[in-house]
Amino acid sequence: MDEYSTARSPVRTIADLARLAGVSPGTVSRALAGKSLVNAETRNRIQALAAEHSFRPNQMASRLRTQRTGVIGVVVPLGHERRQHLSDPFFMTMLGFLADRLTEDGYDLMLSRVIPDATDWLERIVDSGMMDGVLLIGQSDQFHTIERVARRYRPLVAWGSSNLPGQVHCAVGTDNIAGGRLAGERLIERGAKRIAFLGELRAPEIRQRCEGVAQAMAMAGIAKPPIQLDTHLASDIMEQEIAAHLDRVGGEIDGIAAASDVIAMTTLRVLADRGLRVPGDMPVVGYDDLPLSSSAVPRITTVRQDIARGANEMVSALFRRIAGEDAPSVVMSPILVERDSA
Amino acid sequence: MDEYSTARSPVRTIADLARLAGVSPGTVSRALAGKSLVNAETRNRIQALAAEHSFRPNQMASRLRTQRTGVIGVVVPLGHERRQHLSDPFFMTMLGFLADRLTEDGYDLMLSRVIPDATDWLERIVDSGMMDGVLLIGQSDQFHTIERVARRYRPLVAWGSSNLPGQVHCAVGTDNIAGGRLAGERLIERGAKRIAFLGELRAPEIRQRCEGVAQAMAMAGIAKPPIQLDTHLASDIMEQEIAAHLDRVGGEIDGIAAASDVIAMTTLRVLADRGLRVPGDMPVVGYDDLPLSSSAVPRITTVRQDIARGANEMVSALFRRIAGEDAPSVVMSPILVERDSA
DNA sequence: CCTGGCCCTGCAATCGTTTGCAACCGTCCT
DNA sequence: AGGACGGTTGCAAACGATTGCAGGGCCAGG
Repeated sequence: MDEYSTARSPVRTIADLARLAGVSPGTVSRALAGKSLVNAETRNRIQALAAEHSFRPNQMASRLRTQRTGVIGVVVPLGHERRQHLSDPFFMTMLGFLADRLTEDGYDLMLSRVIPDATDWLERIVDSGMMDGVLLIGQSDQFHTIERVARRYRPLVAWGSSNLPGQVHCAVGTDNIAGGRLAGERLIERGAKRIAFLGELRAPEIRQRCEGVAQAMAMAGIAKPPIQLDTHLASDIMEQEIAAHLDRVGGEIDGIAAASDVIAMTTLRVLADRGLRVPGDMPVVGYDDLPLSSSAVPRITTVRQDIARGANEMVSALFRRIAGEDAPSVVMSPILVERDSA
Repeated sequence: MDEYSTARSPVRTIADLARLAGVSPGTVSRALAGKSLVNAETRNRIQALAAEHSFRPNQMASRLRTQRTGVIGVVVPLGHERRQHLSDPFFMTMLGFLADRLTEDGYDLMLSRVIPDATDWLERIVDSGMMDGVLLIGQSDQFHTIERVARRYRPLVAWGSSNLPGQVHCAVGTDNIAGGRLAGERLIERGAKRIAFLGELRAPEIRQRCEGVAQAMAMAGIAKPPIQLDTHLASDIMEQEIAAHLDRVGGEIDGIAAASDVIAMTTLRVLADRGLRVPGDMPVVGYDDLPLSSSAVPRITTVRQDIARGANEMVSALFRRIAGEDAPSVVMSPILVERDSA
């Protein structure tokens, strides 16, 4: 009944436990680590004692000694967007999968939401000595910073594009140009000729998606490129932005490629306000295939990125790099998920 | 030749830097900490040298010595739900605000997504010696575990209910009974008499919301309590669950109180599939007031929890507790956000 | 010229765990 | 019986930064 009693726990260190067990600290350490060097009986006795006093070795000391932290940093660079960005469902879904996989492999996850105003934001993270490796969710507009650090710090893997000119850092992502092309082709099939791209181009992934749309249009013999309209991901102003865009150029377009599902969903909302029917009056295709895209009304046709697999690839690549091996970038193929919005 | 080309910095420790600067390690430590005990000129020289070699003191060592980690653990207990839960927008929004506030105050954030199968999951976290304090997002069905740990570990604050019988642990949350009542009253105003509550009751917050709905109905003189229908938050099965519920009891109800906005949004989707108009045929009210609730079609009438304020209150309470002061639970009042779904 | 006092700086212990090396014990072989 | 050997355990040196305390200059006052 008081197996968890707070009664007295004078046993804070491995030395306390050693005294109690009548052995040396070294032996306790080995016993708790389950090393075979200690006599099985001694080991069991010590482990039982540790359990009884609910003793856990001090991580800080252990990590200092072993030079291994067991912590992976997950960094979300917000770039220019100072608004609450972390709640973006894409990041969060990714984060969920990363957390799963890392936990499974015995690592802890340290989350940093960074606004890269100081130029050394990344070195400050990697040089803190607090983590065994770093995962970047998105490259934002920080290509050069990432490159600079990656050149000397191996255990670093980013989500995003891997074919940027001169890129040395390891990235996992989908082929955003192909994805954009899928979106463009779908809209064109639906009869669109004047396509708007909703998203802003500072992040390379987004830029490539827009490029893909342009390619699809060119291949279909449409002379004019897509109309690109800056749209932030910060959800509280996104709706107004989109509304403004549509009020301005709404008459000139007959199809919308959104840079993300969240943008697509908000666009649906704005279109509904204006009495436009989707896809009848205006087909819309999203990007990501987040859960929300299939429960929107209408269901969103979107370009699927396999986030679960992406997270796994990132972690695998990171582990290989931590182990000193080399791990190349990986680019996955997006597929079109055909639903009702286009 | 690579002794010339490789400008790799051999300055990894404070001792290296000390040698370079011609002073003792102690002085370097003091200089980097900006202590006034060191001569201003010496201090500047050392800081410049540190910057030049981009030296950062080893955190592990520092933390071991100072017994202060600068890390706050943010723990999401998943209870019975083994499915991908971390992507739940509510958690994520909360997490975003927590990350903002903690970063601002110079703390790092360690994220743990925990499935409480071992009974000592929480002690394993708080006793790891890795964090200065712990924030729990949600109590799940782990009331007793939280209580047990809270009795001896002070820097622990949970999001959720604070009026549970015998509760000693500090919690920040909204008045879920009042919130449920708001939802119920709204539905009743809209003419509903047979109200369904979509959500499952193992987490105390949710249970209280349902209770609030029941109270509202009782106060309006409706004899029968709400029809409670288990609905998980895991989004990939939620839609089927809701569809099954509606197919089974859809005819008997004329109003829906959802336990969360995500559930509400999915419900909208399912109702649309069945050709039911919202709010005309079936008013629906959500809970949380997440961004998505205002971009759904139709816009979701929902009970607002001020997540930003909640996050701040949690962190403030935690800091007070870390400082050794006492911090009571706080309960905030929810308000009804009137939109189009009810 | 001596001494007290004020700044700085260096010394060395400390945080708690891990681990290479050496010591020890009992057994078995020759 | 002596020595070798395998299996356990203890010893003490790390890991790298922090900090109380002591000591060394230097200046001013007596």
